[in-house]
Amino acid sequence: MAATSRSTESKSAKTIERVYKYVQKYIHENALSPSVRDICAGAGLKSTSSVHAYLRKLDEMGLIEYRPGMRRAIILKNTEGSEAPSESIPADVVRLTCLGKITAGVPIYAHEDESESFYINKSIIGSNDCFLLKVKGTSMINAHILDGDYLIIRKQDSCDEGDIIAALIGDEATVKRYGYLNGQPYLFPENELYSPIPFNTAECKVLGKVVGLHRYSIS
Amino acid sequence: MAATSRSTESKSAKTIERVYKYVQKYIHENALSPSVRDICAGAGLKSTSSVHAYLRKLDEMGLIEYRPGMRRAIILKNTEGSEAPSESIPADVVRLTCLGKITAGVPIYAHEDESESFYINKSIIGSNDCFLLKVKGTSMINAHILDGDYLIIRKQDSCDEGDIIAALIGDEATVKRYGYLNGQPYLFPENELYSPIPFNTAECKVLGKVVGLHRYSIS
DNA sequence: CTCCTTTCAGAACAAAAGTTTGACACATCG
DNA sequence: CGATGTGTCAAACTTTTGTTCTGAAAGGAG
Repeated sequence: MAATSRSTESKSAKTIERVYKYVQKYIHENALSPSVRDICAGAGLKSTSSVHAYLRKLDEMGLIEYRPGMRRAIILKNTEGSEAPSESIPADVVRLTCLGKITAGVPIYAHEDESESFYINKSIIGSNDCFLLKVKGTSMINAHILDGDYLIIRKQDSCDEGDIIAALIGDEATVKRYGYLNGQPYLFPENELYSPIPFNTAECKVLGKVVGLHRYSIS
Repeated sequence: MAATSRSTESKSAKTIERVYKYVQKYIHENALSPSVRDICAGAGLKSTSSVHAYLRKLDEMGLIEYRPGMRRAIILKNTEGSEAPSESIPADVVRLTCLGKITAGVPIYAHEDESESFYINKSIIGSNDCFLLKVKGTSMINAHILDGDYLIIRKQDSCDEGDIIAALIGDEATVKRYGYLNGQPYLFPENELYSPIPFNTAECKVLGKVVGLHRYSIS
């Protein structure tokens, strides 16, 4: 009985470490768990039963998770570089930063505030080439775009009739609806208090189309 | 012939995306690849051969790696190298999932849809005990809340006059403005076509206050 | 040297999971 | 209307892989 504890710690320790190392290596390299027979070859053992015993021991030691019956189901339970960190941003989520404020009469500022950035699913906005602008003013109130809203703008050079777009008029940025009046292109505010602005290509430039809106001041 | 390209993209696209999503989800959750039969159950297919075909297609599309014969050997071949998308969610960002649709006359569904969840900064909404509801109907159009908008609701039992809240009337959920009429509490729609609803504590229950709004259908 | 314990090997077994086949439903096209 | 193709399903079939069993080699202890 006294000899039991000594031998289990001494002789097998080497092999068990080799097995563990190999499992680590395999998962690291192949991003999938090795089979028992893989480990046989990799750790220099010729018997599946031996490997089986070691895997069980490693499970008891808490180093791996070895679910009975499941194929290639070893997962490393280490604190280190495991394959599934608690939570990370899915690949289809993109972070947008607010570039500045947009209105009739205010130019775009380079991002003034770190805290004004949001995470948005790519699939929702259809592209990851987007940016954020904060609305100043009420010129689009009839389109239900309010002062303080954040607009998600998908970058594009042109637009269709009826699109709500962000545009540069001279060096001022605004959000308006694009349309035609008497065959001429105009930028229409959605507020009776403002007048349509002729869209002439010399001074005007389409920044992008409004594809989303975030509002955090509800009243 | 002309229709070929369309049909191959349309009908199977839904299912293949469902399969892909499930594989992603499974691997994320369990850190090991699902079996074909797992995917059957998870993606609503009843035949292993269908799944098999989809997996092959996904392999061809370069989205996954599917080695023939190997058990549980699907690995995601994401655009960004491996499993770790370098960037992780900052501590002050919380993920909200859409619980269902809210309107005059429709109960809350608890449908879990991957695509309908957003990441939002805690600091913006002031709390992490929030949830998401999708607006159905136009009863709050004068408050610039439209059909299809996603509302961020901060859970709370009571509210102040003037707050826009999500409330349960009987077993129907709606969003309305809370206020008083002749000393009695009412839920006010913001649309002339609807009438205020008396708020009696026997049938009505405050779910929470609307603190944010996301809109992805701009028109 | 014999007994005992530990460890490994080889084989056999059982179950899980990948693969294939054929059939049916449905739509599209000529 | 029939021909073709696609998507799905059900049921086999095959392979891989986890598990167990028995026995043999190795090394100490008495």
